[in-house]
Amino acid sequence: MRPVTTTLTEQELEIMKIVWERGDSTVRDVYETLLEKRKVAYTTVMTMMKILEQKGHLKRAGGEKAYIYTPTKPKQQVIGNMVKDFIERVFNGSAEPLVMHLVEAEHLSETECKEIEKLLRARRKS
Amino acid sequence: MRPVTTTLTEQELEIMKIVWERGDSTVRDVYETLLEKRKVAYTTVMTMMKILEQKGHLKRAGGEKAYIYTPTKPKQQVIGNMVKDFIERVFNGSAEPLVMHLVEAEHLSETECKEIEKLLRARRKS
DNA sequence: GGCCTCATACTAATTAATTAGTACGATCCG
DNA sequence: CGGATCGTACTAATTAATTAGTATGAGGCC
Repeated sequence: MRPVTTTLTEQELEIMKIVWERGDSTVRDVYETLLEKRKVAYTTVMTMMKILEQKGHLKRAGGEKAYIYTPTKPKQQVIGNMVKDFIERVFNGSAEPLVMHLVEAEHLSETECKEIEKLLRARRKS
Repeated sequence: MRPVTTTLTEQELEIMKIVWERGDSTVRDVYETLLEKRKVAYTTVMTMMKILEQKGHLKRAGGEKAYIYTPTKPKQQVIGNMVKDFIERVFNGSAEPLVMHLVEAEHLSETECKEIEKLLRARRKS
């Protein structure tokens, strides 16, 4: 059995972001937050969240009225895994070419560059 | 009409990498290269390459015997777009948190860090 | 009690990705 | 010539993602 996929699809991630942000949430909570961004059906959100539960990203517990969903893993960890997967897939596992791309494509502002240099120096000393 | 997706799926990327590496290739060329890594049917590769052609990533021209496929866009550009999409999707468009992840998750070796610092300094001066 | 709202479960339609089989024409080789 | 090989087109099966409709039940409100 292959290790349960840790990578989230676009829509799944969208929902997870909301739950991480809000903390424990019902389907309705997420539904309403999501509605602010785009049109979507309540049952669609429910289905997605059920899938996220099956995939082990959310767990649910019966609240007073509706189920309450909670993230099982911290955002940092999941995003970190997505980054790792991406690097694996696109850059064969080596992170440096990715940074090269970022720097070269001017994705980073002046300030960000400085910030990163600071980070690097800090790490060097540890 | 939405802009033609520039992001490649896992298997599509795998094939594109081979074609970028080899340059102009027939289905058989790619098939054989791919076989070194994993079992796959000839027709599977053909189908994938046809799809890549439809998506505008490859163009084909009739060679002596078999069609010859050529990348339409340089690797740098396509990968660059994939990076951009990823940042958009995962980090809401801001690259810095990504680099943070990289540095913190120890994805980067000592040497790579130094390399990156050098890059940043170089950019700063430009 | 009966209806309205909300939540859930079940079903389902559509689309894309992935993988590969089959049929058929061209060509090459003995 | 006649089969073996190669390449292509067409077909198709499976799986996952995405979206949402329908049925049904529980609780409240009039």
